[in-house]
Amino acid sequence: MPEGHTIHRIAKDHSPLLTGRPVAVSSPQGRFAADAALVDGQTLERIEAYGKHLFYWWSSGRVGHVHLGLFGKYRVHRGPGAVAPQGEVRMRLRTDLATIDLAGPTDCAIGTPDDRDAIVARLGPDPLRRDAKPAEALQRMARSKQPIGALLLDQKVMAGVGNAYRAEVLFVNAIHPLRPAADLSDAEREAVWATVVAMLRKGVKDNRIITIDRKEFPVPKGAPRRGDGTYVYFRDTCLRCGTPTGRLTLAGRDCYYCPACQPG
DNA sequence: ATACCATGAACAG
DNA sequence: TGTTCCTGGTATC
Repeated sequence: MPEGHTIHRIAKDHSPLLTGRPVAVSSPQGRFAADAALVDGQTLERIEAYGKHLFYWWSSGRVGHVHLGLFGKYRVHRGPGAVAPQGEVRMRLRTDLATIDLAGPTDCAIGTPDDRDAIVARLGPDPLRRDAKPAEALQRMARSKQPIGALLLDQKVMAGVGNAYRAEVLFVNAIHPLRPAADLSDAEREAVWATVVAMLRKGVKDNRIITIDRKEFPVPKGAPRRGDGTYVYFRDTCLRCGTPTGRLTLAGRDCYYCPACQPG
């Protein structure tokens, strides 16, 4: 389940298996079949991650776009062998090194560089990219009367934060989600950006969302379940102080917070 | 077998 | 603000 860290991690992990070689592109499920034919057999030059979006740069100049949404998921089968598709496989990418299947995306289409640019133009800076300009995000926050908890999910403010990171970023900065973004101090807004950068980077590294300080609260061995790596997100009580977490619907989703640690 | 839920976002009104 | 779409895992009968 994908916030920006997942997307960047996918680009990193899939690139060595797919780029620089011809790729058989198909759609076992069928809904991507016509688009698949447009690039089938071409060489994939690059996979680009931007916020929660993936762009596939094909040798013909076409650009594929994938957005996982809430449900989208990749399955990687290493090796040259044929693999039977499991479930609803919208897009299949196969090389001599691997077969990669995509199921459940919100968007999956072949377009042009202009289409790609139009999508990127709707996005704020991506904290995971070297070319990110934090000033744009800080400025949008400083000018908005919207609650900071709503703004953090707005991809044109910054691209890549989702529901889990929004809750955790506000928690570690002791900011109540309902505080209007414009009312935060400059230092607070800068701290929010810095925290987002650090958390997303760590998410890419860990390949999962772990925002808690391991020294203070060791993460249980094995794959943690959702909520095991967080202070307030998906938790009934605040990990730090034990107070029952609050939930506010902000930008249409439940925003978890600690009423004690994040004073209004 | 069925219901419900999820780290998302576009669209209608 | 509410509805819709995408899929599959887990919970509940």
